[in-house]
Amino acid sequence: MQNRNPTTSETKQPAKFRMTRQRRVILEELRKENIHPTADMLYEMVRKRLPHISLGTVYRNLELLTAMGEIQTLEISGSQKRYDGIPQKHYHIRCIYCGRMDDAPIAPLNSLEDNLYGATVYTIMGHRLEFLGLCPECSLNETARRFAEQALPAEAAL
Amino acid sequence: MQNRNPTTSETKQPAKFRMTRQRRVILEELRKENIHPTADMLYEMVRKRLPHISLGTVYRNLELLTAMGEIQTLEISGSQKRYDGIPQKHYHIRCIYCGRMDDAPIAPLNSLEDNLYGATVYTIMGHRLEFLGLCPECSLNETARRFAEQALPAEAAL
DNA sequence: ATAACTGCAAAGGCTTTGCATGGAT
DNA sequence: ATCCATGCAAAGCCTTTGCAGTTAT
Repeated sequence: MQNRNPTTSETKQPAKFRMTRQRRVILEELRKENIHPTADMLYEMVRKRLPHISLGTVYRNLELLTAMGEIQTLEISGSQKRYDGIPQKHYHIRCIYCGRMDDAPIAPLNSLEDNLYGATVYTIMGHRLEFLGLCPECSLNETARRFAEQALPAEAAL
Repeated sequence: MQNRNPTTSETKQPAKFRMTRQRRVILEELRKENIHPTADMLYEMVRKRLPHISLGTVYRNLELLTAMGEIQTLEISGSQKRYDGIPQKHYHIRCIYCGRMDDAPIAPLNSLEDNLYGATVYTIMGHRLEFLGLCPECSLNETARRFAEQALPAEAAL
């Protein structure tokens, strides 16, 4: 009878956590717009409401909220982690020039894993899929387009 | 002695690369077995043949070889980058417990991006797909299985 | 001579952690 | 009183970079 199934549960007794003001504001800001911010972006957002919060607190709460299943930590590509206020599985699109991330407007393709059935020695338990391209703004930027053209042959390979 | 004196100085000479011993050994070790090592793993491998090589040289060559299109830098999940001696597009499978990575035995699914046509404001130019699971060794490890069970609901979401 | 390259070490960017304080039960 | 959470700063980890010396052309 462990709390081993972290879906979006509202069951708030299993672990002892306190919904502190910091934690609540972090969650609210993360869910306000789905911009998938980095920790420091979120820190700046939260700081407008809680000027004395520390970056360490932001990181600690992001880790805790992830463990609670309230949010997702996206460790996909690039150097910085991004955080997603929506805990349900979904794919993302990322602009390879400015880093903007949006949710991909398609449902998870669970059948993708069928392609590996019997073909691998691994026990497959999930997958990640991320689409890459240019966001609307960067699509209009000549420099960004040139960058993408030469970056993607290498970048797009997985 | 290639002196063309006049007019537009568009001297955009492609950089000259020297296949130094360090660079060659790095490439050889990376391609010897397709283990997708991290920089420090590769450093240790290379050090057995070139004991005085520096980690900085390994990083610099990995970056250069990537720019040359000889290898791939995988910025997928987790904290450390991994390097792939095969420059062609292909997917990967990763063990979420020990980090082992293998090539996925399926061809790139280019039609995946069709799902987004007309549904996004982005200019889609590529995608990444990574399968997650347990490698054969970790599949036999009870601790690893417990870890995967509780990690993947959060981890597998994208 | 020139430009590419290396080893070394320092610096950098992002994240985690130790510690003393503060707040809730 | 206890336990969790916070702010602050230091430490940690991985990667990049500055510099002076080295090597190939």
